[in-house]
Amino acid sequence: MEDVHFVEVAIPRPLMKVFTYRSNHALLPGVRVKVPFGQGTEVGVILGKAVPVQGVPIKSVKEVLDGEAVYSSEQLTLAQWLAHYYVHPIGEVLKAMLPASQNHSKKQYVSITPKGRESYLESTLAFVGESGLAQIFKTKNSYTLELFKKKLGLIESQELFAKWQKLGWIEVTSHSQVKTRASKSRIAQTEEAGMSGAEGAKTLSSRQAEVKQGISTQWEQRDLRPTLLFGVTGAGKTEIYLQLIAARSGQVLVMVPEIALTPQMTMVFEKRFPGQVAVVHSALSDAARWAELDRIRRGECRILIGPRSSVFANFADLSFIIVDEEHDSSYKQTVGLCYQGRDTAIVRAKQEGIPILLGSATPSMESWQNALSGKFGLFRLEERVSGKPLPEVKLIKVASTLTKAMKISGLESIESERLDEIPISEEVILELAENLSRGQQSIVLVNRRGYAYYILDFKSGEVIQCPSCSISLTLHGRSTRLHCHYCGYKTSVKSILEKNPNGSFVAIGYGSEKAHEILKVKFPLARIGRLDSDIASDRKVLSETLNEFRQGNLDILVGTQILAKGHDFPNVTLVVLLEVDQLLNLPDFRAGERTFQLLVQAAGRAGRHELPGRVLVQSTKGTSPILHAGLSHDFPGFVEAELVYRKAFQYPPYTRMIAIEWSSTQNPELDQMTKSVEKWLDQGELHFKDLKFLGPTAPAIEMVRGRHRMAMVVVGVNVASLNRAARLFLEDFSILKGDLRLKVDVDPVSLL
DNA sequence: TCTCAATGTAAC
DNA sequence: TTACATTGAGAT
Repeated sequence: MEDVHFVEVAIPRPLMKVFTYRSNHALLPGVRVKVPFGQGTEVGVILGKAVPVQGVPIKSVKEVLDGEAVYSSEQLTLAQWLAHYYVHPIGEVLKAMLPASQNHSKKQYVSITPKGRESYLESTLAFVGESGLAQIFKTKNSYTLELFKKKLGLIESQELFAKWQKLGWIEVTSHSQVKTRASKSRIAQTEEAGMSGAEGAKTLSSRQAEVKQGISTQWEQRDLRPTLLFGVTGAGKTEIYLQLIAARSGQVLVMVPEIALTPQMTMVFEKRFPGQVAVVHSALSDAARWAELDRIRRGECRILIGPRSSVFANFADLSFIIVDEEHDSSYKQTVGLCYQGRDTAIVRAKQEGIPILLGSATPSMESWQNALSGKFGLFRLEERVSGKPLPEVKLIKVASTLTKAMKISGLESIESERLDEIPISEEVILELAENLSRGQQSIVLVNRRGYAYYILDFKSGEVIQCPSCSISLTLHGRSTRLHCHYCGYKTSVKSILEKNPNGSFVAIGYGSEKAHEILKVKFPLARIGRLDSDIASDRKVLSETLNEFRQGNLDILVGTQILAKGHDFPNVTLVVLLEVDQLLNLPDFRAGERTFQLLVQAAGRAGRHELPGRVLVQSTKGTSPILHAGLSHDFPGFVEAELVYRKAFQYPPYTRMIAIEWSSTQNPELDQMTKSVEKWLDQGELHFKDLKFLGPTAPAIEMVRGRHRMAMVVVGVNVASLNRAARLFLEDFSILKGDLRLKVDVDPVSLL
């Protein structure tokens, strides 16, 4: 044991290399170590054995942080793929794979587990050292890592540390007693919800049963291609998920878009598999999140439901992955490690040799293309379980002038002075009124939050913009405040008026908040709720509002996209979509796809049960083929047209893209960088005959958070070639001066 | 000559 | 990215 070993260590720095260290012990991959790095010290992760290179001075590992690997070999393999495919330093990838608590916390705690307590109580002297364990934890359940090591040092050797950890008698966490507290509260939760008995499986429709059988058969035949389940909204995909899960042994990862992670949604799984479900979502505290993931790591429960980052989880025995709403753009991370959660899941499934199921009513062009080419298996569910037809969708064409400007007079603003000129058409109001009188529920979806879109000084023609982003500020809080939806900057209308005493401001357009107000005035007796991300940031309010609506205590729910995702409201018969044009008009090649998805998802909320549903889409366009396809729920028709367009313009899925963006607070610095990129392109392009370089150009939103941006898009068919180009670029621009920053985004979702 | 902040650079 | 060394302008 005391020989010299050389190990390869990943360091969390933006450096595209790994480092070699000397160690007195053989260290397994996935173990974290404290190492001297540069002038200071860093926590790195062992990747494997290293062959020392001549001429490079090699330092020694300072301290071994873990008794056993914190990264499983599956996680390490995945990390290597992520680092390579997304052109990102392996050390930073590994850091991104752990929940934040492990990264940020300085203090680590060693605590005794219930298992550890039992062990030494049962047989105090069975092993040498058990008495030591008892002695250390006689008075307290946990110590800081330092204190524990000191105590341990007095009693026995450090080796016991690793041994105890391996046996699960003690554990190192970033919080004292995280585990006991968290697991208790979860059990309590489950009991409170009255879920002592498992709910039985529902009977599948013949088509559902057929599909389920087909999928199982595919896997039984060792056909482990990813499976795409294309099922219209309300076709009962979830029940198929549940039954496929029930039929398998081992653990299951269920990925869902963050926005869909509502208590109601997770309840379905918890009812079917009581006590076996762990859930992670963004509102969880670090400690709670860690506790959930720990239950999965230890194999204490079978199912993990979580958003994109859950694809990184350490499973005791992962045997199956489901990605619900596969097309959802929230699977793509857009800062730091810009990974696609769905794609990462596909790769993970392949690496681990397990099946993966992707489900959607509006599959992404990428997945659909893969299904067409036979790379994915495809199953279709084209009828609703209820047997009821899909809701009737009607286009209501309005003149664009409906988006009236409303004057802001002093601090008193808008108010209901001209509600006869509201931006909601008469027909929509009429339908809502009818639905109200029938005692049925309605959803009004506005594709934008806030009160008004922006405010404009009509004397100077100037729009009030965010000081650090090149987008307009949105009016909130009954037009008293202005928010930037990009950086979160907030200011008051009052201060804007004070700064521009001669200005004559009008508010243009409207958002969910305003729509809510208008409807309250129009229907004074109706119970109207609002739900958008402003409100949903408070998770409690989110679930309360959803509950109220579900229980029929609200007649109309006004909100943003958040309402379109996956909810099942039995009594909703009318869905109104306002402001879809704005989404359709985005200067982005995925605008059509997104609009279609929104239309279908929203329509899917109507008439899910006994009552037939109706959908109204208010638009200034009468001719858009995308709206038409959406209106007839015609996904195949939409894809066909969309794919023709994508092919003609050489867009994904026919090509792949890597967006490279550089930014700086200083414009001259940015220009200089742009010039050298242009020079680089002139000299280097011959190396990449199969690639196209678009740009550099300033993105549509030129400045974000006070940083000016420039971007270049590399387009090509060959993934390896694209990857090589990005790597070469990073190599040639690895040293950036000033506060220049570089971002490489592989398979970007948006080019804005 | 000293001090502090801006700028540069290597990292095993 | 980080921690430091180097540089340079102003302060003592």
